[in-house]
Amino acid sequence: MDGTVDLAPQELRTLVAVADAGGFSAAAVPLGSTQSAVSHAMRGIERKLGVVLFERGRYGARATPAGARAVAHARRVLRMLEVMVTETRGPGTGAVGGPLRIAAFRSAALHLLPPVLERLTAAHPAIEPTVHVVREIGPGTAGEVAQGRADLGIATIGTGSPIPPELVGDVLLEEPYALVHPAGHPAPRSLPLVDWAENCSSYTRAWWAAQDWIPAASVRAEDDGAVLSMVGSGFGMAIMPRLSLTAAPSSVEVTDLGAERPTRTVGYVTTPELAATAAVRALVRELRAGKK
Amino acid sequence: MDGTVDLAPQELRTLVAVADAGGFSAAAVPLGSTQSAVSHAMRGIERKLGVVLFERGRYGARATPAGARAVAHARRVLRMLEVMVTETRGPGTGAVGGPLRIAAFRSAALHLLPPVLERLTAAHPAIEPTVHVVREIGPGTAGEVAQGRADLGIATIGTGSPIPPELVGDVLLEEPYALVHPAGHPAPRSLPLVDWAENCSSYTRAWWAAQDWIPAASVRAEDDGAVLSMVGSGFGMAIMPRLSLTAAPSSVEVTDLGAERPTRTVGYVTTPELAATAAVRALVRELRAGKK
DNA sequence: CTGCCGCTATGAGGGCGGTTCATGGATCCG
DNA sequence: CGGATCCATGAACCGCCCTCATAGCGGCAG
Repeated sequence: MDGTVDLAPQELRTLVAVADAGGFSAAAVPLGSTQSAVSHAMRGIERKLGVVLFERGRYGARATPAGARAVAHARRVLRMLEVMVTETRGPGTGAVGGPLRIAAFRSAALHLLPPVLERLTAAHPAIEPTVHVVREIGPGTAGEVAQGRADLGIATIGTGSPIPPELVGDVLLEEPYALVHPAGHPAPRSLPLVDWAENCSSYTRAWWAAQDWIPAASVRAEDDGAVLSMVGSGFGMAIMPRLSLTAAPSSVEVTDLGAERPTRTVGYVTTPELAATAAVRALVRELRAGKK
Repeated sequence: MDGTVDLAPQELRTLVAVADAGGFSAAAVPLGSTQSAVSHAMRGIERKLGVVLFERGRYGARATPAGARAVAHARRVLRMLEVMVTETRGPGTGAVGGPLRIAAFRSAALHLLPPVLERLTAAHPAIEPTVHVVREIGPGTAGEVAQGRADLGIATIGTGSPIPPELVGDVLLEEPYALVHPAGHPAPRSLPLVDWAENCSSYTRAWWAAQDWIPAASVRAEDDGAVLSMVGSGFGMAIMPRLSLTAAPSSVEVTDLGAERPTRTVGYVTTPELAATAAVRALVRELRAGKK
């Protein structure tokens, strides 16, 4: 039915833009083009591939399963082309540079990455890292990487969320959870437990099961920062990972949970093709250096 | 100096063709194009990248260091585009297919791969594997993979030849060397030692150093198959890895070298971006299944 | 030195593909 | 039903890439 199929970079960009914008008309704007061109291009792409990639309708365009795969691949190919350009220009050894897109959940972005990026940019001034804060729920940071929206993700890794088979990565650290409560409170265990959506309860469930007490009530907050501020205001107590407790205000008190405390595993994830690039490798090196 | 640089697939193919053919005129043939088109295209590519990629002369065209990097990247990007097409069409789960280029050294191609490919093609009839036999000297099979000429390589892995940092891979098996000599020969140790270029002596050097005898003479043969046939004809004896001794004729006798015998490590190597593809993962799974 | 024979470079012209413009068709909404 | 907002489609346009023809360059043989 076909020999060698050529998908031009412009076509790949169209694919991505349509997926991002959710429609042909909307996609034309960031492409600096017109709705008609997008429509023609998409027709051509679908004809070349022999697959329907988007369902069109009154609402716009939604990716079919095949379309979603195509978009994820398109993002990666476009990124590879970018990498090809920067690595062809740069003399290979020595200075590495170019953009580096990092996806991280909130506490990692705030407390784990800064020193790492400090060292990275000191060693390679030409690298331009951007950090994208992503909720670690659903596909999470690994999803961002798999979809080609980020070059590297800082993710929580566990039996419930292993490194996806089409990605590569490694463990960076295993951090303990600790009890945090208002400083000087006479009976912290009587306070309601504050939790937040991102906190994967699977890490702490086993620990709770072994305890001989359960919290009086449970409250939900937006993110770990909000939890910490609520605890600091005396509204409750919480079980939080150490990263979220870095730079905790003096109005809270942190107490270790002992030998049986729950822990969570933090690692990095990257797309296999980017693991080979100089910039990603430099970042991974610095991440590991901070492992200690 | 530039915004977003577009390198069309046709331009990438031109890049690769010139590198392979060693000149613009010669490259035009496989491209089904003309020398002029190649020249124009190359000028455009170099202008876009702002780098000279090939040194031209009356001999043809030789890649500069930047050119070599560009070509290696181009091969990979083209392969990714191919993968994108096949994986967009295929329903993801279930049938995987498409071409799968394997580079292997001789004994692996003859004795390690057949059963693996047997199982692979049985499980996935749509996969079309091709095996490329490569001398495991110099860059070897890993070089083929790094240059984008193969999707996966079977390589010997050791301290002298670790997995290159820009590639990924794993160890498959550690196989012992054994002494092989003409069947029924009264004094095999008096025969000359037959060796071949591909045999990395570093594996056996330590073992020889611990022996209290050295061979009377040393002869070189073309490859391990030739060595085996020479031994079978009574011309000498040899120290060979087990893979090379699979299906050895009855005219030779194999004797184990005991607990202190030398060994070599055999593994696979693949480009990071291909490690994510369904076809490569299926092959790796079968390779590991044969590990036992 | 000169004619010849490999290369690549370059300029002019033509064809094809992608873009635009204008318009039509479908669907939802008030 | 008119309006709004999508996508589809066809014709005209424009630019890019390719081809053809030719020039330039450097050896090599006589």
